[in-house]
Order: sequence, then structure tokens, then C-alpha cells
Amino acid sequence: MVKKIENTEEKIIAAAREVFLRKGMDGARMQEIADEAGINKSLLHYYFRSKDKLFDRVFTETFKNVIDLITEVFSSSITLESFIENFVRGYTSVLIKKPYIANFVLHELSRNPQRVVEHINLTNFDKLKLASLISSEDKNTIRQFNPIQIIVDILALCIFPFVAKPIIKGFMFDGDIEEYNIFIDQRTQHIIEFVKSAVFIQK
Amino acid sequence: MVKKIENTEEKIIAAAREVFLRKGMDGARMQEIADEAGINKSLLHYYFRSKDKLFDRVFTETFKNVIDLITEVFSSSITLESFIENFVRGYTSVLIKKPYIANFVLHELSRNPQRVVEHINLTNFDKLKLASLISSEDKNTIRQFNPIQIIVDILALCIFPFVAKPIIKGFMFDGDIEEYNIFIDQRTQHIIEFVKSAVFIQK
DNA sequence: ACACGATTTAACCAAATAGTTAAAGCAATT
DNA sequence: AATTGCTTTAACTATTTGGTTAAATCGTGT
Repeated sequence: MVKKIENTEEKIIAAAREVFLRKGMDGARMQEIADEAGINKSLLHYYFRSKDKLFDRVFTETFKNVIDLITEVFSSSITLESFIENFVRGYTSVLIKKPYIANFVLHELSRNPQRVVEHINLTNFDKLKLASLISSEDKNTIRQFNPIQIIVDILALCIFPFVAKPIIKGFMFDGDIEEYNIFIDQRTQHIIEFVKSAVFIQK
Repeated sequence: MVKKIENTEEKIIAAAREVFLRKGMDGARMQEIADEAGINKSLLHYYFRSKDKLFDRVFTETFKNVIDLITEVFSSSITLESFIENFVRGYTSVLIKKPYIANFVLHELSRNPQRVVEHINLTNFDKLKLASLISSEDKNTIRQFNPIQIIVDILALCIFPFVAKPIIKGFMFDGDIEEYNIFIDQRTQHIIEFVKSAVFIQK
């Protein structure tokens, strides 16, 4: 190869992600993606034969970030407390670095739920992990919530603030992005304390 | 008028909501909306001059449900505990009746954040209410979390399970809709207990 | 029977857009 | 200098789709 192929390819993927995110798969225009990537439409089709293929690539690549994270967190936590901390830290740190992930996945979840679920099912990710961690705790130190409710709780607490960013920023903080950023900075610690307060019984 | 105008109009709105929800504003086709409503495209344009106007109507109507609820809950709660209970009960009961609301609003939030925020700002909805309820509690009985974090927590816990339905159903419950429904039934009570456990200090 | 609004039918238009093609240019490798 | 592969330009096609139009039909209250 003569010029660096990855560079243009990555530029296209980043541009496509931007545009798909802003406009959704249907709203996105190939021309707009080309513009965003600083290339022309012909070259775009030279790299990715169709809009569908391009979207597929972007989705798979984006989703992989989440999968890798979850797998890692699930396999490395050995107590309930460390699970909660790792899970929340892992999730929020990924979302702080790549906030677009939340919207992107949720958008695809409503457009094509089947596909998202299939991607999750491809992972070998142990959904009974939390239940087993809970059952190995002393029953007098934790409240007996349904483990699945707790998993959903933690996911909700981590993901929602990114999806609802315009509302939190625009309404809660009157449009002040700095206040929103502070809010997000404090979010990780807040969730950990909130969940632990809810789950563990204080003496 | 000769025939009942509301009937067809409502049929169109319901059909449009369905299709807009499934496909998003851009993915939706006027023809598909007409089919779903059991009428033809001409009549669709006879009632709503353009796709934009139709979407606008559907959005405003859908969003009104949420607004009315929040306003009601905010004005009627006089203690922190009753606020939490009313808020969660109000939110989950609306979403159980009309689960499409969550996706619909979130979808529009990423397509046109400005518009959603404007709609919220039009309400006279007191965002300091929770803070004032917290400050009137005995400091020894509640944990000192940031009130805005708590509001976001509650919203997240209520809304997320509906948005993530395909994941919860498809992955957590291996596609069993009945188990998902039971999960949702228990959700209201779970959230209330979870939040109260986190916020109130037990003796 | 008449009028009038609701509804259908069917053909049509204009714009947008995914995707194609082909020829030419460019930059590094050989 | 020739080759090779990335990149541009620009014109083009086919299809989809929002929206229009006009005439016919249907149903009901007067």
C-alpha cells in the first residue's frame, strides 16, 4: 500500500460514528459522512461498499468497547463490594471517555433490538455472577434485593446520566456545561456510595 | 361534520406514534403510517399537511403525559419519603401504561435535544423542591447526597428498565416475556425500597 | 333529493439520495 | 520511468419518498 490505509479508514469510521449518532442510521447521509471525514463520496464507497456495511462496522466496533469492559469486570470481582466498585468505575470511566456509546447503543436498541441482544448473547458473560456473590455474603449484612433488580439498578445509574445529558445540562443546570461536567465527575463516587448504602446494612 | 372526525384523527396519531417509535422520525414512511392507520396517504395529508406537522403533534401529545405527571407529583409531596414514593409510583405507573413514552422521548432527545429541553422549560416545575424537602429533614436520619444526583438516580431507576426492555427480556430472562413482566411489576416497590434504603439512615 | 364533508383511487411531480462509473491525478515504491 | 494503489472530479442512474391534484364515491343530516 502506498498511503496509510488505516488512517483514512479510521477517519471514516470516526466520522460515520459522529453522523450516525447525530442523525441516526436513517437520518445520516453518505455525503455528510464523507464531508465530516474530509473526503468525497466516491472514496467512501471505495472503502465501504454500502451504507449498511459501514453502519455495521461502526456498530460492531463501538459495541466491542462495552463487551470487553463487562467481561473484564465480571471475571475480576471476587466480593460483592468490589464487584459494585469495579462495575461502576468501569462503566462510568468508559462512558466518560466515549460518551457517544450510550446513545449509539440505545438508538440501535430501538431500531434493531434483535441485533443488540444477539451481540450480547455472543459474549460468555455470566449473568448469575452477582447472585452468587450475594449468596456468599453474610445475610445479616446485606438487604435481600433481587439480584437482577440490582444489576439493572447499577446499569441504569451509570448509563442514564449520559443519555439524559441534554436534560440534565439544559434543565437542571440551565445550560451550564461546566456544572454538568462537575456533576459527571462526582457521579462515579456517588453511585458507589448510593448503591452500597442501599445494599449493605450499617451497624 | 358528517363522520366522527376524532376517530380517524386519533387512529392516525396512534398509528404515527407506533411507526415513529419503531422507525424513528427519519425511518418512518408516510405510507406505512397510512397503512397502520388503515387509511390511504391522501387522507393522511388531508388531516396533517406534512410529516413534520404530524410528528410535532405526536411528540407534543406524548410529552404532555410526562409533564402532567411530574407537575402533579412535585406539587403534592410534602415530605421526602412521600416525594420518593409519589415520584416513583407516578413514573412507573405511567410507563407501565404507556411504555413507548420512554423510547419516544429519548429518541427525540438525541435527534433534537433543544426541542425537548424547551418543552421541559415551558413547565413551571420546581427543580429545587427536592433540595428543600431534604433540608427540612433531620440531618441525622438521612445521608447527605447531592439532591440533583438523587433526582437523576430516581429518574434513571424508573426509566431505564423500559428503554432496556429488549436487553432485560432477551438477555437476563432468555426471551421470556412473562418473567420480564413480573420483573416490571416488582420494579416499583423495589425502587422505593432501594432509594429509601440508600437515603434514610436506619437505626 | 340535496348538500357537504369524509374517504378513496390513481396518476403524477420534484427533490433527495444511495450507489455507479470512468477518467484523471497524485505520491510513494520499485 | 513505470507501477500501483489511494484520491478526486464529475456526471450519471435508479429508486424512494414527501407531497399534490383532481375526480369519483360514500354516508349522513337536512
